[in-house]
Formats: sequence, structure tokens, C-alpha cells
Amino acid sequence: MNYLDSLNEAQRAAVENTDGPVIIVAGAGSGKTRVLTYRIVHLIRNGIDPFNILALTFTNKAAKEMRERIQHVAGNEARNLWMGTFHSVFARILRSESDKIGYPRNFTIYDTDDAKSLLKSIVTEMKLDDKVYKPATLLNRISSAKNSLLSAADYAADADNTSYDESAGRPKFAQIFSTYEMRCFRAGAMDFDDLLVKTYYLLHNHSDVLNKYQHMFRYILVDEFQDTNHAQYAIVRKLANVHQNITVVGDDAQSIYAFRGATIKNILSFHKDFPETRVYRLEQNYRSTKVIVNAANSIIQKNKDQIEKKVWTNNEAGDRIKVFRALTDNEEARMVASSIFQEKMNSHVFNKEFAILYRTNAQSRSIEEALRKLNIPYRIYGGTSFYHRKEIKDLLAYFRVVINPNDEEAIKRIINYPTRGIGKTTLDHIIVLADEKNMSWWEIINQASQLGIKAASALQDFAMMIRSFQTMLDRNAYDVAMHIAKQTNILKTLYDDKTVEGIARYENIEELLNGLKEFSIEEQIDDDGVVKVRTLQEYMQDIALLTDADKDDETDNDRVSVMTIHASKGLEFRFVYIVGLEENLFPSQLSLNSRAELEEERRLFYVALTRAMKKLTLSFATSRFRFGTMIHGEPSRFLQELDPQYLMLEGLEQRTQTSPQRTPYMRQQPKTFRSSQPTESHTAPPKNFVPVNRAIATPQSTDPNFTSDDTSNLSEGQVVEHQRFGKGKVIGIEGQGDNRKAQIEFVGHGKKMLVLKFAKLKILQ
DNA sequence: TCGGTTCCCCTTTTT
DNA sequence: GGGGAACCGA
Repeated sequence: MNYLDSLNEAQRAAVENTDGPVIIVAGAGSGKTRVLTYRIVHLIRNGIDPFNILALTFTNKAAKEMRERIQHVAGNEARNLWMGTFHSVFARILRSESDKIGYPRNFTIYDTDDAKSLLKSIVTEMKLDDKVYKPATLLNRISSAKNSLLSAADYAADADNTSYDESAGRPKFAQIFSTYEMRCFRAGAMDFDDLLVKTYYLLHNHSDVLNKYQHMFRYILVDEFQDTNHAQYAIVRKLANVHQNITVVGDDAQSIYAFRGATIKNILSFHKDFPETRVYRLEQNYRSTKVIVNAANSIIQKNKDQIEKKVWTNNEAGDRIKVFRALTDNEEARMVASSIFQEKMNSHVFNKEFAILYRTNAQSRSIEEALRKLNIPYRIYGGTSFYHRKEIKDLLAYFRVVINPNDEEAIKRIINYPTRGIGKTTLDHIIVLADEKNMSWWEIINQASQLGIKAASALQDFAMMIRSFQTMLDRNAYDVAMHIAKQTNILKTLYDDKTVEGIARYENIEELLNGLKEFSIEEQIDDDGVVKVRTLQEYMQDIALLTDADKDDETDNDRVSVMTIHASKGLEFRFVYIVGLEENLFPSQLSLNSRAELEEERRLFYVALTRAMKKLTLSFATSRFRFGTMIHGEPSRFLQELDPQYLMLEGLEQRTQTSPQRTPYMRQQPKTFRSSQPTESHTAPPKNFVPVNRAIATPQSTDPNFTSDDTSNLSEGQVVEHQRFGKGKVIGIEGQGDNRKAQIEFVGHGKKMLVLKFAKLKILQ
């Protein structure tokens, strides 16, 4: 069967016209991946060597998926495609050209933690206030400079920058930036942004290198073009300059990474840089029901910044989008979990057809708990990544130092772990000497006794140990790793720790070692057909740019997906739950300052909505745990922006009118929804249901009949009344100011901890 | 120097 | 509620 036959007219045109610059504007669910995949297949079928095709994606997962699909249609040849994330492809190029830019081939890639830790050290060493010079803020600013292809020197040379920093109260920023740059270089390390900047300047300054890759990449394809930043685009434009066969695929409505430098301006620049550009539009949605597509359209229309396009579908109308309210985040999670449970009971649906999406990773906990209680298998993507766990980072730091002993962030982690008598004083001494003599820490450590460092013999032992590991580096990765784990005593120390966390840490190390074992026995055959040993260096290169989402899920793939909306981009699920639709959470509080940021949140909501194929459920909680205290929340403005004709509210009144057992949204104790005010009848008109929009806008807590008292003098033993929980006795007070909390034993509701700033309480005695 | 405890700040979103 | 830094006592 011909792969072209499965395409509609627009898709087919986008696949077949392979030459010249092309923009494919692909609406959500319009078969974008399919087009990109078939376009590459089409190239291969037409005799283009896969080695001459470069395809760039944003996530490893997307790259892997596409490669598999291409292999499926085009066969094994597809193995040789240059396909991967911007960062991984550029890292590969940088390694093979490393000598041109004075970096070791085995350079380390600093992740965000490493970068922040380095910045923190620099700030401390410069004796600056780390409240003013916050590592995260500094890194953001460095990152955006790098996205504009600026070096520390470029940055400092521009008076606009320096005067900005002065007015922002950070006059030393340029100096910090420059030190950071120097320290990364000295450590043989690049941060994520360096992978882009260094690639750009490699191509910019070395015409032979540029020439080589320009001719190598006869065809270039870029996925999710709306998420490229300036540096990424600048590189791609250079590479495409000779053959001009460049295809970019994107959807401005799904641009959700402006916060890290992505700019839709790239689409405009593209037209200017490649005037011959042809545009193909994919507007038919094959994924979702009419209700979902139209509701999503009704949202995105509220944005001013957008390119006109009409996404439509021939699919069935489908069910209305359910909206429900919960009292707390925990209840919201329970309701979602039981809805999934119910859905699975009613029809035979796999777990993997469900997704629960949220704005921030912090929301995962309650969800996780609720799913676990109902024995629903799930998988959380993102969050504290496996590779970011402390014990994993520690062991990996050993690997890093063995591979690149100049890696100072890694040295910092392990030089006294496990403890070997090299404390802060010694490390500070090393840092000072390294700066004085312009040498790396590793060099200082190796000359410790000549330099008169007190802990010289401990340092010598440390250096000797690292060197002994280095002699093993040509062995397979697993053997070396196991040797290190044993020799350093890390394995035994963790094994002996029988606390719950200790056992978990040991299991994580076990998992890492198992992964290494698998990696090591996987065969890698070189061009001459010789099976090569897979080394620790290769392993570290592999995982440096991996995230949790890329980890293969071994055995059981039938799990509910739980993730941030950002992580869900590009995915689709039959059943989607979007939780936490509250003001200040989604849209995020930090986005409310500017229209541009608010519009990005709205696009994020659009992305979330368009993940759903059949059934979509939205929810919000009127109060939620944040920063350890209960916070009151208003329903998100996005709920009001949705065209109400597509919504079905699962409100309080609906619930009390139907049989409690019938719907999973039913509260166990419907009574708690009502005011405890005796004056309000249970049959009072529903003030939060019809009409739809007002329903959402009216928070439950504003019952006009309930008056609350000043609780600033509240003390133990007093009896109070709470609108929702009824009467209760104060059994404890703690905290100060805004943080003052009361523990109250409520009749029929048990103990609750209430933040007095928010809790509305009437004092009875 | 080390280990334990308190205290503080935190939260967008990710390669 | 939790992780990490800072602080403190041995």
C-alpha cells in the first residue's frame, strides 16, 4: 500500500513538494507528525541518503517516535538519519569539532542545578549578597543573553545592559557572567545554552566546518518551529543556506516556550530570509470531537497575537466538556481518580487512554495519592527527574570526574562524599589557589602538598583513586560503574541504610546500575562491522540530555499519564482531565503582569484542551495546599472564556439532585457543600450553577448571611463556627502574623488546621 | 570537621 | 509540606 494514499490533499502536497523552503502551518491534531514523517520517507524513497537529512525536534521522545515511524515505513536505512533534539544534535557536532573551540572532546554538560550551584559559588566568592544575586535569576539573565548569541564580553560592552543591571540593583552582573563563562571553560563544561551558542560560533568562525555541514545537510526539517529561540534559528538558517531545502512545521497557537526565549518572530524572519517560501496549511483536525475543537477555538480567539487560521473537524460532535468544583486539591484528585475508575468500569478502556494534566509539578502529589488509593496504575512524567535525585547525581558525579577531572561542579559533590576529611576550609583554599594561579581545581589537588594545603594527604588519596578509575575507562560502562560504586563504598553505605528513604535510594542506585548493564550489553557495530565496547563516556553523553520523559517504560505500559501541560505537548489521549483551573495557578500569578504572558498561558490552555480526543473534564478547587498552608482560590478566568454551549457543569446542585451513588463526582458528604447557616434552606436556589458563566464566577464562600469575626485574639479552648465545617473547638494555635494557624476539632469533620488569615470563623464562646 | 536540627524559601513551565 | 542551606554543639 502506498503511504501517500492515507493523506488528505493538503497533507499530500506538504509531503510531496520536498524542495525549497517550506512552512507547514499545522493546527492541533492535523496530522503534523504524520506529514513530517512521510516527508522524510518520501525523501528517502526518492534516493536521498538519510545521512544527508537533518531533522530537529524539541524532545528526545518526539525524535525517537518519529525515527521509529520512519523506520517502520522506510526500513532500516532510516537509522542513519540525523535526527534528535537541537541540543543533542549540536552536542554531537561540538564533540567531533571540539578541538576547534578549545574544549575537550569529553566536555561535561552542566545541567540547571550545576549552573546554579556554580553561580552561587561565584556570588559567595565575590562576597555579594545571594538574596540580591539569586542564582536562578542570574541564570535566567545569562540564558537570555546567550539566546541572543551574546558572550559575557558582548554583554558588558553594551551600555544598555549594564545600565539596566545597575538600575535593577545588580551592578556586578556582567562580572558574574564573565566569571561564570571562564569557570565553565576551565571546567571543560557547557551549559544547555552553550550547546547552541558554541555551535553558532563554531559555524560562524570556521568556514570549513560550516561548509562541511552545509553540504552534508541537504535537507533540513524543524519540528515545533514556534518554540525555537533566536540562537536555534540562527544556526538552522546558516546550515540551510546552501541547499535552501528547509522545512519548518509549527503552530503559533501552540507556542508555549516564550519564557525561555522562543519567539514567533522566527516565523516572520523565515519569510524574509527565504523569500521563495511556500506555505502549506493543515487545518483539518482528526483528533478531537467537534465540541473540543470548537471550545478550543473559542479560547484561542481571545488572544490578540495570532495568525488567522480555522481549525475544523469532521468528527462527531461528542460529549460536552465537564466542569466540576472541588473543595480542596485532595478532593479534586479523588474526584478525578474515581471518575477514571468509573469510566473504566462502564466501558473497557485502557489506563493509557487517560491523562491528567496540570500547570505546575507541585500539583502531582495529591493526584498520585488518589490514584494509588484506587489502585490505578499511573506514570508521572517530569517532576524530580530520576537523574536529579541526590544519590544518582552523586554517583554520576564520580563518573563525570573520572571522565573529565576538570569538572568542578562534580568535584564539589564528591570530594568529601563519602567523608574523607576534605572539608569546607580545604575546598575554599583550593578555590582561592585556583583563581590565583589560574589553574583548575584538579591541577591544584594534584599539587596539594607543594602548595602547602593542610589536607594534602587526603587530597592525594582522592586524586589517586580518581586516576585508578581512569585507567579502566576503555572497559565497558557497567564494569567501570560497578567498580566505582563498590570502591567508593557508596553502594555499601546506601545498602546499610535501612530507613525507608535509604532503601529507596539504594533501589535507585540499583536501577541506575541495571540501566548501565543494559546499555553495556547492547551491541554497537561500527562501520567495519566490529562490535565495539560501550564505554562510560558514551553512556554519560547519552544521558546528559535525557529527562525522565525519555526513560523507557519497561514492562507495564498501560498506565494513566500524569504530567504538566508543557510535557503533554504533541501527545493525545482519549480522556483528558485538566485540573487546578484557578486564578493565580492557571493562569499563573506570575503571568498576570503583561498581556503577552497572559496570552502564553491561554495558548497553554489551548494546548491542554486539544490533547483530548473524546472526553474532556476540567476542574478547580476552592482551596488548596500551597507552601504548606491552605490557600483560597477563585475559578480560573479561562473557564469563563470557554463558550458555555460546550460545557456541562457538574455543580453542587446537580449532585444533590441526583442519586449520590450514580456519579463519581458525587461527594460522600454532600452536606458539607451547604452553608451551616440555619437560615439558609437546603432548597435555596442554586447560586452557583445556572447560568454557566456566573456559576463559575461566584465562589461558594461569599455567603452574604455568614459573618465572620476577628480571630486575632483567638485562643485555645474557644468554640467557633465555620461556614463549611460547622461548629468546632480550638485545640491549638501556632505561627505568627499571616502564618498564624488554628487547629480546630470540628463536629463530624475531625481536626483541621486553618490559616486564620483566610479562614472565616464566627466566635461562639 | 561533622552530623543533626532548625529554619527559610519556595513554585511556573524545560532542553 | 519539603528540600536545602545555615547554624550549632560535640
